[in-house]
Amino acid sequence: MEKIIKLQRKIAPEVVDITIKRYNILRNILYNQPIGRRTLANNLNLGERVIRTEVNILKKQKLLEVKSMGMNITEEGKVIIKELNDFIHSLKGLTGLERELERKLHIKKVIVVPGDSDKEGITINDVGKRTSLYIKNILNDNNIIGVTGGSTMAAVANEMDYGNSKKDILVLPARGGLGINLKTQSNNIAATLAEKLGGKYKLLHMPDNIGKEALKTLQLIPEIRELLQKIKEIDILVYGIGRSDDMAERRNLAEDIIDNLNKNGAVAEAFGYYFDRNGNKIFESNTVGLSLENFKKIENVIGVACGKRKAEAIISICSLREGMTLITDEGAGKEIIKLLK
Amino acid sequence: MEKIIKLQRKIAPEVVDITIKRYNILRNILYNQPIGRRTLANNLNLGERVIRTEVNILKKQKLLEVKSMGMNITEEGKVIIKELNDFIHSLKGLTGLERELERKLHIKKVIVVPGDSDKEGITINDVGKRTSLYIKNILNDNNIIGVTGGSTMAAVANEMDYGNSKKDILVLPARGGLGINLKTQSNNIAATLAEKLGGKYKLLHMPDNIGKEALKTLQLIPEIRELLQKIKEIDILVYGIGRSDDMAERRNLAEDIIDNLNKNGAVAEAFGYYFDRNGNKIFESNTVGLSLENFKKIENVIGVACGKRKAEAIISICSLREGMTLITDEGAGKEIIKLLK
DNA sequence: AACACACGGGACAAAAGATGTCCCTAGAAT
DNA sequence: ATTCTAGGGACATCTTTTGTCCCGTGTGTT
Repeated sequence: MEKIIKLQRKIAPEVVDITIKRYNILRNILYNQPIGRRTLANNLNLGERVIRTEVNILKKQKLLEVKSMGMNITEEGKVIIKELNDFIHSLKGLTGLERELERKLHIKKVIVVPGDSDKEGITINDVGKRTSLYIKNILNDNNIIGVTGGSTMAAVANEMDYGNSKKDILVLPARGGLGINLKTQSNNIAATLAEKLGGKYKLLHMPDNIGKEALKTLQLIPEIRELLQKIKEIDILVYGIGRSDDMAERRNLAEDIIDNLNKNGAVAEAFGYYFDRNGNKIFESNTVGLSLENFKKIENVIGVACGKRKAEAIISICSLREGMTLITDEGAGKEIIKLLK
Repeated sequence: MEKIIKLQRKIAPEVVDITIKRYNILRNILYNQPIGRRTLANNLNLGERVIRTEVNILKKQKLLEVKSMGMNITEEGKVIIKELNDFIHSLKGLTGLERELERKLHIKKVIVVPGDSDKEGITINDVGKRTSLYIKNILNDNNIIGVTGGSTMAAVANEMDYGNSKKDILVLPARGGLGINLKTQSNNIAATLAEKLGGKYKLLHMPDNIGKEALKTLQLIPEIRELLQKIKEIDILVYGIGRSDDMAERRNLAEDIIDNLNKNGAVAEAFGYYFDRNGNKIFESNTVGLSLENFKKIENVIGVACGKRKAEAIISICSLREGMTLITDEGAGKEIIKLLK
């Protein structure tokens, strides 16, 4: 495969652009179907007329259908899109990018999905899909999976397929709940994931920004104590990586705390901790669950983050431990390389 | 490989044309270098300006160099052309064509080389090259190779590489000499081939259109008798397939014989015999060497012919025996399919 | 040494193709 | 019934591709 792509690149370099453009169009239609020309043109930042000529070609190839309601991908088109995944991956040279990131970030494994979530919203779905596949691959009987919240993690749960051959899976939220959006809360994600994997789950009902005293009281409740104990036994941790400024805002942190974060150069957030560029802990949310020491001992640690904006945060988090896996997108991946040059 | 090509064809059908066009340009330059724009444009039946844009792209890709003397393929370009061979083969779906021809012609093996010798002169070189490779592959120690004359067979000898691991190879002209052009005489071809394969050769000096009496006298000469005996022991026969009208003209056959050929529907010629469409013998040259009965007993029989015009002749010859191998070009191959529909 | 010749590159008009823009009618949703 | 958004048609505009001619130059020949 790599050889053919090398050949194609040499003798007909335009091919790469054409193929990627069409792939993006197809994929975008698939995720939003039925969709009209103009909406699609907006999504992809292409002219309406451009879309039209491309769509005509793809229609002729029977990869999509045009109805009065909008455009739909045909069954054949779906198959082609699926088969194109690997091809696009190679075409964009993402395998090389992955190896380079592994070297520069000093971590075990990096998976890069084509696209940039900041530019095209659907990329986050691909990242979720890829992560869910990866989880399934490393899963074993009796594993305890820890998950965090966030929109990326929600995509992971969303994209997970039903069914799984492994037994007695337990999914836990790694830290106390946060945020307003129900869909992106770790409790919700844990439940969805457990359901799809045919396993069990437990919930951790714990508000953000709780006082220290109240925290201690809560920890005395038997169910919570038990859950906190289980969290220490997590085998596979899947967590979203966030920008510290985004998270501070979303969590409505107090002015003085935000000032403190800024003063100390915080760039990243993960499972309730804030870190500077070099992975030094700057601040910790007042909530319970997975501790930093705990994090460093978990066998399988999978960080998920996508979008160019997250590059710096990813660099920070990856310096926390060597054995981790990073699943990200092309936009973030390329930006990381740029920053580390 | 086939899968990637299928994908490419679906999502970006233009790619096939672009790639083939560039490949043809590269190959044509390689065979004729140094060559100028205008000559090249003529060779390929493309506009001068088209060549120019394509050449610019290929120049940018460092596949060719432009000097005041004309254009040259770079070392990298040569490598790419070589690697492209298989790719183009698949791209044009020639593997499928080969299998189809095997079925329709009822013969053991068909090899189809891209291009049409009638349109592009260089294709005959590719056919020669491919045939020479095939010969090398099936060659064994102590083999006796029989060859005929003709421009296609000359290309085979020309394109054969030097060096060969097999011992005691003997190359013989299969039939008495013919024609005026020294380069395309079977004697010459046998000698060239033997030299390149590190083997020995014998020559058969025998004029065309000799009287029957004179023929008998000649056969009594010891060297000739010995050679005729050896011809019966040929292990591998490589022979050109011709159109009966072409050959009649080239051999300057008498009017009445030509009339006879026409009357009986002769279409093909091979090793001095003329056949109608169904492979029935119509006429036999007055010369010595390989007989038709002999031909049917030889283990490896390789017919070589290229160009759309030869399609009917090929069909005729292929009906002579089942176990033969045909090496031809795309032009002839596609025409054969058309005729047999 | 002088010549004719074929080379690449520049220039430019003509043709073809891609793109932006707007309007229209049909069908879905409300 | 109405409103909204869909695809398709039409057309001007811009870009790219293509055909054509010329020019200076280096090459091979005489």
